[in-house]
Amino acid sequence: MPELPEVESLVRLLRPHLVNQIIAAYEMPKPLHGGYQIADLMGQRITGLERCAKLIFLRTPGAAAVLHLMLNGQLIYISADGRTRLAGGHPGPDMIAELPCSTTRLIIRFASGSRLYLNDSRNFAHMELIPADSIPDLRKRKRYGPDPLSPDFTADYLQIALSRRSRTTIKEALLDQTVAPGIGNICADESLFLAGIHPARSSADLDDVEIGRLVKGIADTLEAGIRRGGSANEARGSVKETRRAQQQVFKVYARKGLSCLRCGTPIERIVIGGRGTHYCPKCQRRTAPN
DNA sequence: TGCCCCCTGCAG
DNA sequence: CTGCAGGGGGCA
Repeated sequence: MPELPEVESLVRLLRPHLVNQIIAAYEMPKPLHGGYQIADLMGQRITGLERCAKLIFLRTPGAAAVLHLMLNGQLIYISADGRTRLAGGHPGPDMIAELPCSTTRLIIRFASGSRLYLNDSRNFAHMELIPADSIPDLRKRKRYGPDPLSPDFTADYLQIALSRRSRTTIKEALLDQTVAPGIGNICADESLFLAGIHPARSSADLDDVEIGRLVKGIADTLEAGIRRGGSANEARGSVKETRRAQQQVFKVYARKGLSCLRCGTPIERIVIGGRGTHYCPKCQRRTAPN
């Protein structure tokens, strides 16, 4: 579930606490795809924590655990004295629960006495262990485009990437990690709203002005999300509470039927590429400008 | 490119 | 009961 802002926030939050910790033991109370591989990291010192698209790299001198939280994954760090508790990922009741809880799939214990919990109610999250020097190969295999937070994610780049996706909608193109790695369903909807572009528009039909606005919309959406420490990350209660918080924070996502903050028109929800898609029918027109 | 699947929980 | 959930891979 977490998108770029959540994963980035989580990595920044945990990095200073995890780096230099020695991995001492682990438990898997429930299955985690690839989780057993963590056995190979026993005794290893963590040298880095990085984000790549929506992936998290937990690095040791020789290897990297590559973790994807998918839709429902969470990471929670608890210090040895139990007084520091840092959480990120999917907002939900299990994020604030006593740990381990019913969704806990992996516990990593460090020599210091602190520990890291991975919760995932749906068993979609997965982990793989790769040699440290094969990270470039992984990036190549995934064919990720330039990170949207990097200076390489320019209008010129996006123009070319979108022109390659001529037969798809702009919404689907944004969800394509080879085009915009890290962008997810919320960021896509929010960015398109800021840019005033209808999500069902053909990706190759956008003109230069629209692509410029889209690049700006993506940057603004990501920046706002990271500044917040992860979109709507403050909502960790019931589905209903989370939804309410999302409606406070987002412009269109989760706001079906509510008034557009710019023009007052009710926000609509359609399905594109199998994903719920939210937009303002007045501010985001279906047809090209000319 | 579109569909289906992976899995669980919650709300209408 | 059905639909829905901030993801992604495999399939024809």
